[in-house]
Amino acid sequence: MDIPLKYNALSVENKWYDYWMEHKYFHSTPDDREPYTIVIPPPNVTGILHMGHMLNNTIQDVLIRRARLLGKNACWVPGTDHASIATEAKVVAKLKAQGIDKNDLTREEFLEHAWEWTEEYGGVILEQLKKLGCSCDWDRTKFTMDDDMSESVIKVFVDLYSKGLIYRGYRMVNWDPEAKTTLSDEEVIHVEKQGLLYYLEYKVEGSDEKLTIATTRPETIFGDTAICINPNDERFTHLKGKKAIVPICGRVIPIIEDEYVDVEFGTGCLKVTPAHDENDKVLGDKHQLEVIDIFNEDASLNSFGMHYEGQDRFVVRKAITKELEEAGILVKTENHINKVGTSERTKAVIEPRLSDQWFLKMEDLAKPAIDAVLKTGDVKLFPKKFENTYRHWMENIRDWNISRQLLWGQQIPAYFYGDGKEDFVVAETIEAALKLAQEKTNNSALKLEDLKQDTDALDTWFSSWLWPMSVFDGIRNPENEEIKYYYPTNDLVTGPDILFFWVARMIVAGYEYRDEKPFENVYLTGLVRDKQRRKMSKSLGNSPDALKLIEDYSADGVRVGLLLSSAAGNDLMFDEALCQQGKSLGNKIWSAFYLTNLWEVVDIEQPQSSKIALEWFESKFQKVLLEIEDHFSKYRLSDAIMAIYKLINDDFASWLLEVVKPAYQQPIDSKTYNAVMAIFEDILKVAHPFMPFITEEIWQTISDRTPEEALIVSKWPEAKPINETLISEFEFASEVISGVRNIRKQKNIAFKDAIGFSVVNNESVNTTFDAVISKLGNLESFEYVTEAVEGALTYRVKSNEYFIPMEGSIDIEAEIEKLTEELKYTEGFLKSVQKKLSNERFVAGAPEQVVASEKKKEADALAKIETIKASLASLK
RNA sequence: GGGCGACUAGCUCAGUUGGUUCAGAGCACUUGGUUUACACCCAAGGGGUCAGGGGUUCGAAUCCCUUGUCGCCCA
Repeated sequence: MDIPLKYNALSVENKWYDYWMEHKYFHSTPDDREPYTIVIPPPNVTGILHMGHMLNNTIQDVLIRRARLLGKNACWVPGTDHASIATEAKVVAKLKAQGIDKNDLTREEFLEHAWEWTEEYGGVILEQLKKLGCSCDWDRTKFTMDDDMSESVIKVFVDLYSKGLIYRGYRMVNWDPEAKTTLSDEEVIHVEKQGLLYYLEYKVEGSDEKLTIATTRPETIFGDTAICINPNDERFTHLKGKKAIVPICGRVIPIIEDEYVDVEFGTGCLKVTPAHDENDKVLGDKHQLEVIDIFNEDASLNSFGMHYEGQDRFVVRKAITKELEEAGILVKTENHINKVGTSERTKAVIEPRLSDQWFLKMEDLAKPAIDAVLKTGDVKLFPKKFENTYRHWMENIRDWNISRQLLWGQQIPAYFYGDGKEDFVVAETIEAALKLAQEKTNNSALKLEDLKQDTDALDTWFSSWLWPMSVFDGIRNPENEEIKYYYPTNDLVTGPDILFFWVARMIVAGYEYRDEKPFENVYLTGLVRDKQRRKMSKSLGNSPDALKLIEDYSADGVRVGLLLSSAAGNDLMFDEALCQQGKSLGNKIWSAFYLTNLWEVVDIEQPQSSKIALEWFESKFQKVLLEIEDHFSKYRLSDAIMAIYKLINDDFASWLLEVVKPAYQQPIDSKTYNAVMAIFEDILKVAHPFMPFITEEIWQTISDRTPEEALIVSKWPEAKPINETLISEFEFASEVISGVRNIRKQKNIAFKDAIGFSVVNNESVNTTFDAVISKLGNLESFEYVTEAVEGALTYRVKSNEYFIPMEGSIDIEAEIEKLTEELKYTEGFLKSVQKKLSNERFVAGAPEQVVASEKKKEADALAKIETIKASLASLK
């Protein structure tokens, strides 16, 4: 074989991805095998690949490839999300750039633009996932706005409505004045902002007295409909029952009493604006106050704002502050830090606003989902610490506002036949709606044209909460073969930031619609941060270009780099150096392969050193295999890849290959060669989920394989018995070798110069690895002696003493000093062990094996002390 | 303000119900090496009062209390 010394990742990776696609290894259909299913957290259809996606999808691919090797029917369903608000915002911006105003378009026209956009950019991210090596079943690619997916969403809406769980309510919602839509509580991010607390004087009606209130939002005085004081606040007792006059607009409002008011905060007097603050709304309802909405939908003031009509709320805040100050109404201002709600998407400051919205009652729906995670353990979260967060949220769950004032999404299937708030019916189609409306109104003359569909769209999460079911058509067609085979899915891999948005709601939907969990395990990844712990973001420009990384370090290298430092749930401090480490590992494997390929294989006798080293490696491999299984079972993928890393770098390359490697231009015996190649193949198998490309390349180069024999569909290595004795004997031998290397280094003896070697075998160590020690130490002899060798350098492993004869003078003083120090140390150690053993409470209280191990330590130390003393005596 | 979690080597992290090795790994670092697979390499080595204080115990990185710092979620 002619193999390049340098591994060319780019062409190799493209070649094998095409090969895998061509042979449909990623495609799954139900059969007799055990299914293993993952549904992708669908990325935004117009999104591009960022580090979070890379991490997420690498993990999923590792899991799915491993399941495939374990002989399961692995199915990874890919797809994208229509991401209503984000996508609509992008489309609006694009139209704006072309001089088109969204409001000038009809619904149909706008949606046409949106679909155009989706088709142009949609799926770019999926193409990028292919570069990463993701083995998704691309034939199953879904989009949350596909016809069948939308039908499922509508069906669920109608069903929940008919169960009385969806209702329409006039509520205070989070209004995003920029996107002109409501947001769910989860889409609002509270940020601390430095603001001012304004002290304003209101006149008390019918007297010269004034009262002072403190507010952070002076522009909302136009919406004031009461002043509230605490009934226990003696400062204001005399104001009870009186009325106050709102500055500028002169409205007369009542002074009400409620214990809600915090006597300590501000002045103890609170202005009440029920239309623009949630707490004020509660007060307003309680005291039957008038509700005055002073804003337009873009948060500019309406006619209640008088001469400020049409101006933005923040402009008005400044202007009115000036006006109030000039009128002597503004007493003072204070610095004040408060938390302001902002839109996750547009960053606009949220305006609490009252409007008609659709809500889903969550309390009862949440119950099975709470039990599944916290009681029965049907759904397991990794890491477990998120259970607390989950509990906290689920037990305080609020009704879900599912309507959005957007066009891009599933339109709410409610049809109005009149102007009244209750003049509507809910149905899957307009025809069905007409029938219902006719029945409800007892008016058979109603026509399709008389029905007007609600203009709102559904929250995006109202479609993605069905994802694990709807991708298998489990909503429309609950008894179909696919949903029965693939559902519940096995693992879900996603970020903790959408634990509530998405994960919790999928669990809710799963129990409601299939009476079954949607997945068994949830692996929550951490956020990807940069070296300075900053979150990776476009605005900071600290997010590396994903595709560039793959170009620089290969997909395999990037995958390993990402996984090396990503324990579940921990944030990942991303550093390109990790990708370099991944790339180096690939290089190591390649170079090892290159070496094996250089060898001339002939039928000669197998050296003893090779024979025993191979036996040792087979046990070592089995031991690491068990470790890897254990790490996988706990979703500790970074530990799993580290175990593989060490297996390849240390055990395989540094030890095994060094032992079996024939001398320069010498041939290798066929027995050893075949065993090494068998081992190599097993290593390729366990590394394949992490580094799919380079492993497949080597696998296919080792010998010609049919498509059925490709590595991607091969079998994970079988577990075999482990010879622990061999492993510990080898460990001892490696310490002996390190001793030789140490002395070579200290005395500047080149490796090519063979040296003599003797041992006093106090430990009665087996001779099993003597040949290995001879080879790796380049020993010219290996003698067993009973007494110290004179004129030799020495070192000890446990109580065994090793001698390397040296020509010329040995610095006896230095040797004595070294030995004395070692003696002192060992004696100190012995003392501490004996102290422990002489403590009766320790001997009585500690478990037997702990006491036994302490006794062994004592014996070892005693034996070692004796050797050192003997050596010292011989030197003196 | 309420809740949750963290603090272990220069960095990123392991350390399972307190007890095998006077605290482990990888990277980084130091020293030596063009040994003909790999300098994206090999070998050897240094480095930690386990955030501070107190307690329980024969024994604490691990359990309890407390102080400090940081992060996340909710109000």
